[in-house]
Amino acid sequence: MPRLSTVGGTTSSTRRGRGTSRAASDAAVSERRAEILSVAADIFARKGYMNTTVREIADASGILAGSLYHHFDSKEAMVDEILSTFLASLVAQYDAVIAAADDPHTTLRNLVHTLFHGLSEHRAAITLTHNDSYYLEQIPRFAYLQDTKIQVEQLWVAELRRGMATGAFRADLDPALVWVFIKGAAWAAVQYVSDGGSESSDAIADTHLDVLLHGIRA
Amino acid sequence: MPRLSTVGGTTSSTRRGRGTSRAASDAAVSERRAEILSVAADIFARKGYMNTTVREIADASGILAGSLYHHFDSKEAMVDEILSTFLASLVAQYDAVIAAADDPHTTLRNLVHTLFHGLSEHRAAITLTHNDSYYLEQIPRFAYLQDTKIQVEQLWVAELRRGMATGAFRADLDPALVWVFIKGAAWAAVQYVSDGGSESSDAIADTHLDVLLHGIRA
Amino acid sequence: MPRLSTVGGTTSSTRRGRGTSRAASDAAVSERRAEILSVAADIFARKGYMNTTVREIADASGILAGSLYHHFDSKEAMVDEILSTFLASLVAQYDAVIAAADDPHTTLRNLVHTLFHGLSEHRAAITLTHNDSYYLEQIPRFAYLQDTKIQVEQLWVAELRRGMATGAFRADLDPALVWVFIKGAAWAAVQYVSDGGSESSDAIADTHLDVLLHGIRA
Amino acid sequence: MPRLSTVGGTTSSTRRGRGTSRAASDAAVSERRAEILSVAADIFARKGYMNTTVREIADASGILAGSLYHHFDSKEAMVDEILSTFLASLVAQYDAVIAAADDPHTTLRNLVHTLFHGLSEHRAAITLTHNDSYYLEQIPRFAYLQDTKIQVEQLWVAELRRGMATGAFRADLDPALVWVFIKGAAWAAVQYVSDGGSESSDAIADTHLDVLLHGIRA
DNA sequence: AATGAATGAGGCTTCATTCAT
DNA sequence: AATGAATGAAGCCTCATTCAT
Repeated sequence: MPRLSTVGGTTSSTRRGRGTSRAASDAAVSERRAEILSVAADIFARKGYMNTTVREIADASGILAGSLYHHFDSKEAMVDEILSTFLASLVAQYDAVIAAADDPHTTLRNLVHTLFHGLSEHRAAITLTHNDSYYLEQIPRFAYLQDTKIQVEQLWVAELRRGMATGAFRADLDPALVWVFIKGAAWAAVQYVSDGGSESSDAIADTHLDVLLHGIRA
Repeated sequence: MPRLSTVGGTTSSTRRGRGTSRAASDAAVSERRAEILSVAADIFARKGYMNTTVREIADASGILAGSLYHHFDSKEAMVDEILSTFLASLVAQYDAVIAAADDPHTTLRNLVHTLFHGLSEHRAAITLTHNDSYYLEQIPRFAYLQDTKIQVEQLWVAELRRGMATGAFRADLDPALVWVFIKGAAWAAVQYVSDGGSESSDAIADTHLDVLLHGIRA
Repeated sequence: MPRLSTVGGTTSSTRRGRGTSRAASDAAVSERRAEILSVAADIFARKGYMNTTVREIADASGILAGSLYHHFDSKEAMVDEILSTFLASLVAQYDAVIAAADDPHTTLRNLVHTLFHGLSEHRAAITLTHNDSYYLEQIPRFAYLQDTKIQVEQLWVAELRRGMATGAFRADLDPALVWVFIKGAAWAAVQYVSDGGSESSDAIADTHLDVLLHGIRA
Repeated sequence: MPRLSTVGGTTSSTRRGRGTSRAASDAAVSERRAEILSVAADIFARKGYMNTTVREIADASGILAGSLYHHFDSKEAMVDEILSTFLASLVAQYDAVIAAADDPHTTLRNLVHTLFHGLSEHRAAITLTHNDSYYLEQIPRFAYLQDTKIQVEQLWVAELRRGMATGAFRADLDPALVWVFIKGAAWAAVQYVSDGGSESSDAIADTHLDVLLHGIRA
């Protein structure tokens, strides 16, 4: 039962800040940064990292391109913060599900819900990891993307294997492949939802769980 | 039973065809174009359309960037040809499967195989439609991407609905959502395979069909 | 016997002096300014005027870049103050040496010592006048750099000429060229010393005087 | 008697060229590059590396800034080529002088002439090494600047030491310091000449040699 | 069919400076 | 006296594309 370690990314703080200290001011600082970061995440998700210009982010944030650098070291630092924040959160949620040590069916259900929930809450980050991973993974700074992907895969595979061992799931399937199917379906579903599909992420997660467990045959 | 119409894209021919006419030379011309196009498709798939420079394509083709313009009007024209060729072929295959008018289970099986087969044979084109569709779809020239996507979805949904009507498949599922799951899983599986997974596209298609029909519950 | 006139530069005082008047606070003000100026001089000397950012100066001074503008009108104003202060002091010392009206050998000795002493005490300012003079001299504000350079040259040439006339020095040399040699050697020696050479500026000045007067031939 | 090794810098060739082969075409290529490089060297020398913009170089070369990158990889690559070419040439000349193994006085004479000649022929490169060395030496690519400086110093010191041992030169002087004086004087003299001084570099070299050997005392 | 030089637009980033607080 | 957010100009570099040869 793998317990996931911390996800990378640089520590977030205002650029070159030498510790202004008060919580209140930190919050204020965070607000502006968070705003910009949220705007950036949206655009990154829609257009991809490389296809997004810092000027687009700046325009959407109501400032000039150069002013972004008051808050962030670089465009790269922005994605870094977006991705590492999301992945850390996802990993923490998975950890909690695994730590609960329920029976395989319950755990699977919780994992699927975590997956769908994470996907819809952090659509931007997820889209990024899917569409730009090839580019980003080449950059040393983003090595943690690969690492986390592997950790998550191992967690799912281990859990599926446990279900097979206890007789909860069919034992004739390659758990790695099953995880691939689940992941792919979940990802497609999120795009479907955000394109105007009507159902909530929970409802879709349940439907997916249903199909996954019982199949579509009558 | 929708029959798919022709897929867009510009007619392919050497750039300034001044009526050179000879079959032998045309063949030579075509070979060079096809070579370059294949190289381009690979790079586009790996790095995305926007992140691929014409110089990368030229370098990999052994010529200078400027010389590409002897064969193609623009970078856009290259993707266009890649995508329209692939989609036309995919659509034709789907058409044939539907035209056979087999029972729902057989037709589903054939559709899934067509899907997986197409994905693995045209990984480059498929990757492009997934990763760069947002950007490309904004360009009028590529309106057919959306069109084809909708046509394919309608074809799958119609077929699933037929299976539900005939009692072959469960009637309590949203066929559009099921198609989304299938599509997503297939796409993820292709990436998995190309990352070094061992099984062939047919074997994976069968596994997917199995999971799709019967679920993973023991 | 030229007597040097006052060296330029803007009058130094806190930026928007609204007539605050108190001696105690003025002293405090001066201290802070002097501190910052000293820090700035060091960095300017090390990296050159253009290559030094106001943020580097601010960082090294423990404040933010914007806060520098409470003390100085501009980056230019900082160099101006550094350079004009140094040049005024150098010129005053030279004036004193000339005014003493000793015999040529003694005067030469004193000039060389003044030169070496000034160089090592004000390494920052000197480095600036050497490395960034081209850029600075184009700015009207820094016209005094040229003026002072010419004045100093004339003072040296006049003194050398006097020594030649009185028979103290060889009469077959171009005094302007001799001054160039002296200046260049002195400047190089200062860099040598600051790079870790062991001897003091006085000792080096004496060695230089020795070589200058007697040559290196056995 | 140190023999100097090759000076660094990247091999020069048109950017990303895949070997066009013919000498004639190479010469043509070299012409354009050499032209631009010469223009760049002049501006670098006048304004310093950091204070020179690529647009200034481009403007002076009659092309757009971006077009420079057809010939050179970067602004850095330009200085690199300028500096390494000059230093290689200087080092080769020094080597030849040392290899001749003449008596100390003759060798000193030849070294001084080589120094002054090099300085005036390659004023641009020399100015660069003096004014921007602090900045450039921090860049790994330019580590050879330090190396060459040390090699040259060792060569001079060794030669001076030899002259002291054989009784040609005074033995009571620090040869390293003497070299510093020579270097500084030579450098200042070159600036003096290029500022409109009338004498040729050879004449100045002779004058310097005279002063260096015999001093200025009557 | 290809080269090599050039264009022009645009991308990321830096930096001196301003200003409300 | 200092902060922190923002400006606007400029800097280096990339890239799709054109064109004479």
